[in-house]
Amino acid sequence: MNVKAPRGTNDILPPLSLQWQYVEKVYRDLMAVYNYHEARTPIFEYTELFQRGIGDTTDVVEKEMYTFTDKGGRSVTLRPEGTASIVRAFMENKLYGQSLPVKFYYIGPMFRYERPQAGRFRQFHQLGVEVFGSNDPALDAEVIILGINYLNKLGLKNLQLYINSIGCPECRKEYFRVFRTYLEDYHDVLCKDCQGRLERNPMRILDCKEESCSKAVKEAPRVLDYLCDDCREHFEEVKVYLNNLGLDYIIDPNIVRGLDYYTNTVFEVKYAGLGAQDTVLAGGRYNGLAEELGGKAVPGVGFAMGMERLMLTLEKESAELPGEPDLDLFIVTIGDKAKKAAFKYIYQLRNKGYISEIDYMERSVKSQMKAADRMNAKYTVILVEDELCKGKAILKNMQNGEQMEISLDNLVEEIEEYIK
RNA sequence: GUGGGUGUAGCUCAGUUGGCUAGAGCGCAGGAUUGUGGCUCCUGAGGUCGUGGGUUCAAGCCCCAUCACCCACCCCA
Repeated sequence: MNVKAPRGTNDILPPLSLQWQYVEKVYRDLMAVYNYHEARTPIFEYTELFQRGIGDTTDVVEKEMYTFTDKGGRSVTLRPEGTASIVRAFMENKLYGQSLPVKFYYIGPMFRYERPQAGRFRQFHQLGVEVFGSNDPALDAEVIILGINYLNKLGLKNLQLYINSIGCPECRKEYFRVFRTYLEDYHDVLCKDCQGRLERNPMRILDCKEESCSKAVKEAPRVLDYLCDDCREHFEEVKVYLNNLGLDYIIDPNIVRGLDYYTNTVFEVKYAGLGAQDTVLAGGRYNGLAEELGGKAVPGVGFAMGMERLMLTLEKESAELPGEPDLDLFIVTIGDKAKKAAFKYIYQLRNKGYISEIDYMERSVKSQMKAADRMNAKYTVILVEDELCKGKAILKNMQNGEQMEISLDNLVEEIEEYIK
């Protein structure tokens, strides 16, 4: 075996896959309660969608996309995130004509060409939501509480919510002017990346980890202090709704998010102890994205969370997760005729919903019992070829070791009686 | 893309200054119990020592390269 899974990809196998299914089910169930419904969009899109949506100057677009040319000569890209596609789908299907807001959720794989590390992979999975058509701060708060509500449902407690507002393009104009003026004195101190950002994307200097940059920025003016009246009011309202629910949060003026489409509210939910990649859930409002993609101006807000990080967090918290369920029963057979009969009975039992197994390895009785035990079978049925003619089989309770004779004629019914 | 660490059986890991047929525990298979699990005991299967070069009489061990994984940077979920 010399072919391995590509770097940064993972096989999700049992029992892990059962945990994934559980986590997804809790998600879907909660979404239904909040009246969010699933949107399934293509896993690849025309490259242009992400270039325009996420932003040409972002790291994701500049160096992390899986982009290739298809046989028709079109440039397509494996989606690096979910929002752009869903906005595209919303516009393309003219859903703005519906009663608003429209609430979606999604689950699926995303792709980014990066060096893997703890909590980060090249193919990873996100659970997300997107709400379109309203600028109501109540929706910002709803999306936040929905995310936290979900994480709590999974048993996570030690979470910290960080929020900020980065305003709209209007108030950012004034802010950028002040910010750039402030940074003029520090120009030479900034790292190369940030010197470039000064022109193209000044806000991202705020969350640069380079020591000289974070020093330079320490006393810098903050977006929060330059919000226009509407944006300030909007952020205040979001906070009112959060306070209303008694939700704890930290206002962190330095979270600005790495994707260009965010406006107003941005937030992150972190879990300490995950390592460097400690953001489990993140999102914000993106009122300009639809228009940026060439559609009408439709406001939106949403979040995304990383499945792999979520699973890491659940592990750290020792959250209760389901494993493979115990067997209801295992049919042990002695002899070929018994095996044939068992094959029929197990079909009937499975039809009734009992989780059941028989031996496929030509094992001895002892080994079949062992196998049954390994699978935590609650009962075993022992079918002996020589005794089929007597019309009897043995039913054994694996918990207390008791066994009894049951008749073959209505074997399934008799078993049902005892199993209940 | 950059830096550091690791790579020996299915899993977790030993392997002494390079020296004979590469080990343990767990797991798996069979048996002790000629038709019955969990405990115990016995036996067995299973290894290109990540891969490719090199040094050497001799390499799991030393050197180089490469790949993968882990961790961190950048960035992000």
